[in-house]
Amino acid sequence: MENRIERIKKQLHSSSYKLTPQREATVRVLLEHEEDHLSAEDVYLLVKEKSPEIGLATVYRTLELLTELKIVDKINFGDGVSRYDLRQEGAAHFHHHLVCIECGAVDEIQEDLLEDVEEIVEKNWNFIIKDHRLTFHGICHRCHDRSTKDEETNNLD
Amino acid sequence: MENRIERIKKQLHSSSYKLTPQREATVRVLLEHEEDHLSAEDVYLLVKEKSPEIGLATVYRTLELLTELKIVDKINFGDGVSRYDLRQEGAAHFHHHLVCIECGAVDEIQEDLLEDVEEIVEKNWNFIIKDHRLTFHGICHRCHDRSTKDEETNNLD
DNA sequence: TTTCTTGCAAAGAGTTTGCAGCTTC
DNA sequence: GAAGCTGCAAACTCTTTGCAAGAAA
Repeated sequence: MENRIERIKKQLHSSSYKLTPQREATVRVLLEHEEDHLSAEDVYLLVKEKSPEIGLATVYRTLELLTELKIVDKINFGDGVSRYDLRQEGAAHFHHHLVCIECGAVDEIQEDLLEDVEEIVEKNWNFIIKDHRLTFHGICHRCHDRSTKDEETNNLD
Repeated sequence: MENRIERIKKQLHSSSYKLTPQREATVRVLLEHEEDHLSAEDVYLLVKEKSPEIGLATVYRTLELLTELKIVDKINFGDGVSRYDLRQEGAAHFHHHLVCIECGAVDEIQEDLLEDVEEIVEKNWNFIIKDHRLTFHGICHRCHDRSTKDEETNNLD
């Protein structure tokens, strides 16, 4: 944790930005919620718990800055909100997402999986891929398990 | 063209909606610009050329309706705007996009390409895939050709 | 001092909604 | 005439920006 903060601090410095208390508080929230996909508002509320004096605009500005430096990825699942996701350190590519259309949960896939597809696209479409976004929409294992169980229960009637 | 309008009309009717003149005008614009990825505002301006009395809210409502009926797909490339894309008739899956980070052009890939990946995801993550979104960000063939040419020119200096 | 950063409030962009009037069946 | 649809304007949500004050180099 402290290590990662330290490294992010260096990344900022190498682009002549400072890790101010507000920025650090924001980064800490992102680190503590790495599994989630927080909106700017979500981050703001969480940062506020520990640093009540922070302003929403500062959070937006910090998230924008972190996105620019590729420390976080800004994603959009189609609801009207941008979400922010810490990049895995050293990750060349953006990870993928599984969005459950029943419960709304968002799971992550860290594996690349797209190597073959990218080769085809680069070759056949003559397109130089720099990044990708892949999201699957469907039923997550939790909701699936639940409905399977429900069925079993019904069968007992 | 008229065929497709006719079929969309039937799809609306089967859900007890009417193909009003405003809705038809909107659908026609989408059909005429199938290659593009129009925002609601874009659609509005184009519809207005032929039906100047239409309101922006009607266009939004029509696009929402068409999205609900899965006649169009609502997509989001990360700029703050929703874009609307007519589904290929009978397409089981959403097509993919190539977004050029130099010129902003958006090209489409109709081929599925994800069959193998989906099989892995369904199996390993126990996730039932209903739809997917895949977007590649990079340099399109046009920009690539152009910069290759520029380099050649520079070499002549 | 000079430059960067912040908080606040106001502005902006995109989208949705309430409502009265108009169509359509 | 009931139900659905439309245009307008107002409202709303998310995000950005201007600015004066504060912190850091």
